[in-house]
Amino acid sequence: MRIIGNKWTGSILWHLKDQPMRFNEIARQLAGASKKVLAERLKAMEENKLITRDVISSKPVAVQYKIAARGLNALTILEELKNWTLENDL
Amino acid sequence: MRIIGNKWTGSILWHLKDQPMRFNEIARQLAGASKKVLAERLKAMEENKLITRDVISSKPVAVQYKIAARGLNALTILEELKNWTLENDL
DNA sequence: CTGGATCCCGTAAGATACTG
DNA sequence: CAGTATCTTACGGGATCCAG
Repeated sequence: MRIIGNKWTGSILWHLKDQPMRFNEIARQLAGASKKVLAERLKAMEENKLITRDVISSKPVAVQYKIAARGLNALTILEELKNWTLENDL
Repeated sequence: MRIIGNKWTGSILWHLKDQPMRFNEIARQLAGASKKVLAERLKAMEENKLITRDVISSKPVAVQYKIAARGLNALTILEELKNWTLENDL
């Protein structure tokens, strides 16, 4: 729960699942999450090796976030959790 | 996460998995959790239908907590989560 | 014995503004 | 563009005392 139980973590993984994305790109998808929270989560997720962070250009700064192997199977677990809630309550 | 992401919820399910237990019996197993927290969790878990609560005697009051169907498959998910953490980190 | 009532605290998370 | 800084709020959880 320390690793995947935080708010937005699942959504971030979901958006990164098919293609890598840049910071503001993710921010746009996650309307409702402030940049502060997003930066916080991304940092933690990188530390937990759920995603990787690559600076792909400076001037202007561009950073790319990509889902990692651990992030992919974490997502699998989260999907089961989602299915469970759908089957049971709301 | 609202339903199974709380602290102790998993442990409680684990202890109830094989046999029903009484309040203080659970309390003894969960050294570290105060009675307030335990009561809080049990109540929430009953509302979420993860467990059932039965008063089996008055004078002295005795209450039995039993795992419910939803609790059992929730436990399945939690085990997968645990396996995932074991495979990945610590 | 099974809880309920309070009080306290740490941390997640939101809002907003600012920066290299 | 990709964050940082600062402030504030909400809530889970712990400790302790009380009650039917």
